[in-house]
Formats: sequence, C-alpha cells, structure tokens
Amino acid sequence: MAETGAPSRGRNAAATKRSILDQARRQFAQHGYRATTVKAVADAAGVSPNLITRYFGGKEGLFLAAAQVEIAVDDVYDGPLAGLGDRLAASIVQRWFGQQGEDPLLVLLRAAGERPEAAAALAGFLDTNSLAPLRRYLRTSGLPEAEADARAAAIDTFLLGVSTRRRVLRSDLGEPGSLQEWLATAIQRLADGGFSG
Amino acid sequence: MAETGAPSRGRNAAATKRSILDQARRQFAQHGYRATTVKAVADAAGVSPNLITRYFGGKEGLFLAAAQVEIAVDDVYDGPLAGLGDRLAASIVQRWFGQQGEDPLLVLLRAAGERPEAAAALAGFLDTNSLAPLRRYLRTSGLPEAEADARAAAIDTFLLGVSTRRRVLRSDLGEPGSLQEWLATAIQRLADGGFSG
DNA sequence: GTCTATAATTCGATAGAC
DNA sequence: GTCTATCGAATTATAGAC
Repeated sequence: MAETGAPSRGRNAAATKRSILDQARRQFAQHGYRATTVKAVADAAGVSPNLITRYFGGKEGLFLAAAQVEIAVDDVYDGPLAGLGDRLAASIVQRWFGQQGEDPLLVLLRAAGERPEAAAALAGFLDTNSLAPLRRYLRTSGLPEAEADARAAAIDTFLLGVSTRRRVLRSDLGEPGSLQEWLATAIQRLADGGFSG
Repeated sequence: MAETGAPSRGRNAAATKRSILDQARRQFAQHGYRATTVKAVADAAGVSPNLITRYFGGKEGLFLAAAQVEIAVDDVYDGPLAGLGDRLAASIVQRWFGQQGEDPLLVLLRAAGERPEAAAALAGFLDTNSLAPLRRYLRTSGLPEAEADARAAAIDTFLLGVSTRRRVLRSDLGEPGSLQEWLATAIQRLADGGFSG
C-alpha cells in the first residue's frame, strides 16, 4: 500500500496528469526506458493506458516530461576553497536523503545507456550545471585556467562515479553521516589538486 | 566496410559462433540489452537469426556470453604508492586505446541501467577485481585499514565516473596523452589522501 | 474526463527443409 | 551447419462508447 501517485483522483485532468507523471518518473528511474511499459505506469497511477497518449502524446513524450530537471540554485559556490568539499558533500547528501519523489536526473542517468539523446541531455546538463560552475568557481579562486579546469573535471567525474555506484550499480555507500564525510574529503583532495605540478 | 565479425564463414560452427559473439558484444556495448535485437546481431554477423537460439540458447544466453569478462592480471600493484596514479592511468589508457573488439565490461556497464543482474554483476566484478586489490595494496603500504579503505573506495569510484563519462555519456575526454596525465594526477591525489585527517 | 476494445507492429523463439 | 517460414507474446497507439 505504498502508492504514491494514485490518491483518489476523480475527474480532474491536472491531478491525473500529475499522478501519471509521478509514477512514470519512478518507473523510468527504476527500470530505464524500454523496460518501462505504458501499461505499468498507467496501472501504478490507477488510470487507463490511453490517457498517457492523451496527456503526453505517447511514451516518448512521457519520458521527456519525466526527465525534465528543474535546476535548483545552490550556495555551494559561496565560500572559501578550503570548504568546497564540505559544502558540496552536504548539498549532495541533502539532495539524496531529503527529497520526496524521484530525481529526474536519475531518469536520465538510468536511460543514458539505452538512449543516446538521454546520454547527451545528461552530459549537457552536467556540463552546464556542474562542470561549468565548478570551473568558474575555481578560476575565481585565483587558479590558472588549465589547473582550474583539470580540478573541476576531476571533481565532476568523481561525482558522476558516486551517482553511478549508488543509483545504477546500487552499491551500499554507508550511512549518510560517514558518507558525507568521505565525500567531502575526496572532493577536497581533488579541489586542492596539483594537476599542473 | 568496417565489418569485424563476418569474414567469410562457411560451414564452420565455431567460426560462426565467434562471429555472432563479436557482433553481439559490439551491439550490446553500443545499444544496451533491449535495444539490441537478435535479428540485428544476426544480420551484422551475416547469419540467420535462429542460429542465435541454436548456439546460445536465446537472447539471454547471448548476452551472458557477451558479458563474460576475462580477468587480465595487471602489474599496477607492483611498485611504490607514489607511482600508483601513473601505473593505474597507464593501464587504463592502454585498455581503452590498445584493444581490438569491444570490452565486455562496457556491455555490463551499459546494460546496468536496464538489467539489475547486470548491475549486480558489474558491482561484484568491480568489488573483486578493482576495489579489493586496491584495498589490499593500500593496506600493505602501511596505512590504517579505515584510511586504506576510504582511499580505495574513492579511487574506485573516480574510475567508475571516468568510464561512465567516456563510454556512457560519450564525453570527449581529450587526447590519450593528456588524458593519461590527468588521470594519473587525480588518482594519485586520492591515493595520497588524508581521509582520516 | 476516462474507459473498453482493438488495431498494428515488433520481436524472440520454433519447426522443418536443404 | 544453415536457411526460410511462421507462430505467439508483448507493447504502443487509436477508435469510439459512456
């Protein structure tokens, strides 16, 4: 009885649409694109499959809607370089454990292996919203461009690895507390970097 | 005319089987599990689809065969800690650029998003063949267990991120030369790292 | 605004000939 | 040892009733 998206809708298109979208996100995030069927989503949302075509234009449109990420502004780039690891780690753990509903980024990450556009969309999103800000921040901290870029790429890559291990490979990364500490240390090591040494 | 697996086989079961397997690895590595059809593999191998059932028992068996990884013994764990980054980076770049045929690990990585057993298989393989050896090596280097484990996990996670970025998200990571340098530095930073500081 | 029924396709697997 | 032909299941999308 852990239904999320089927709380007694009646004849209300908006609520129905939302319910379908919630379940779609959940299932795409869990099984990827192809393994998710419109019937399964409709069943989970408690509606008839044809409503998915009606409201989202089909499975493709449903996926695009489910993969839509809202960019959350963050304050991780306010503060000294020495605290970057702590701030980033806190932000990540917060995003992971303090959130209801599925993360649209996970929809993209999980579908990236089977859908090239999903891979491209995720790559683009990360470049714009993770790598580029990191680069700017590190450059502003007074580092040479090449050094800043190398460190930013390393951190960004590490974070992708963490997400892949946790969400795709489903590895147990430990308690939120110790996980956050470990994350902070690793990030800080890369941020303090010596790449052009 | 870049066909790999269809070099004029005649009535030779072993050669046919090999040809199918080569093409299967290639396609699974490129499109994942569900998006790869037995017909497409058969066409690429220049054979009839039913031979896949005949020789591999079906699509499932074909995937398992294509995902079979042969463990290559490596000498990255011979040498001082200060050179670990260099040795690991060299080994990785070598594996990437100096290899014919598709990497079975990529088959697993790409299918991990849609097939839980593939995810589990990859996680298990990495634990046994990457994380555990790293841990052993770092412990042997005289580090406290907790510290060695934290550094090993960080390196392993970073490497997963690199593979995901490169093969799944298809990001351009630059020339082999500079890529290897960057890898070596990042790995070494994590290997040297004060996690219990 | 939503459902039932069904069309149209795709795909994996099988049977049997050569 | 391999191919042609076909079956059956699954899935997306549509038509039309309520």
